Amino acid sequence: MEAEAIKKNENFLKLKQSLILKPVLDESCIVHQSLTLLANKWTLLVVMALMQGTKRTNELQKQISGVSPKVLNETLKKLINYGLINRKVYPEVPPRVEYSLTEFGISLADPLAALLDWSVEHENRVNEIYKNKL
Amino acid sequence: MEAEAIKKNENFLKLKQSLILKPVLDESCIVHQSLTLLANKWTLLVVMALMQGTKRTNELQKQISGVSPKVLNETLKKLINYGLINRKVYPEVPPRVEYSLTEFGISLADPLAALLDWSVEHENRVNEIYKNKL
DNA sequence: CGGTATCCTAGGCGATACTG
DNA sequence: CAGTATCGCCTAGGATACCG
Repeated sequence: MEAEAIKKNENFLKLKQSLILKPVLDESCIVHQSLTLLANKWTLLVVMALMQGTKRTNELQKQISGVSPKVLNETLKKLINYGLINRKVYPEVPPRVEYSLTEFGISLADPLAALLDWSVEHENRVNEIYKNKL
Repeated sequence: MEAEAIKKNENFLKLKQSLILKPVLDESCIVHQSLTLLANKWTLLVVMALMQGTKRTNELQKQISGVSPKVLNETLKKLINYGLINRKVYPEVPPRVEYSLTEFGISLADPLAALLDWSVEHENRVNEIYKNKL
């Protein structure tokens, strides 16, 4: 689609323009800082999973298969410290803990949606690279 | 801005809807695969730097201060294998090597622009978290 | 069920030194 | 200047076992 292509090019030029103002991408750069905090597979997958709504620990564990309980827990604690998610404990036996996004966490919907779109759009290519473990 | 808030909420709902279709975020999920390949600080910073245009190795080295030459090189090789960047060698002494984005690499402008926007919008908060090394 | 603690390994990453 | 090789640290992250 022509309009789509034009829009993409506009996005590219806009990004290029924004980045021109950032001659250095060192620690003082806010993008650098964001990436330091968030550029992690498990971290982003947990946030994504919670975009669907409130979930229990075990649900997250099952949905994001591949994470060990330990790493999942560390990731959740980190996200709580960041203020991106809430943790709610119900006084029951057996215990019941639910996680949900904060407003701050929900604000990640924009970048995550863009990533999801990109992934779907380039699905074949990404899968090819992934399989070849390049 | 009201319109802005509405748009953000729409993005959230849209993402939520898209994700509902993905009950499992395991290795077979394309988002999982994308994140496995790209969710890395240096990887994304290099791509971002190249959004500004073609650059020499040393330029990247200086601009993304904090990377060691070794890691920078490994990252560049990885990105070449992914087909995201080009490498051009000039037959000169001393050698001159330039890197640039491929079309595929340029397609990352959308998610990266969204991330940049998010970073700038939440700059204070991100910086606060970053400083406290949470 | 949710979380912690302990142990242990693979690999990310820095430092240094060397080739073309 | 660009890249490789070697060494070595150190932490992300898996496995297991144990408390509330």
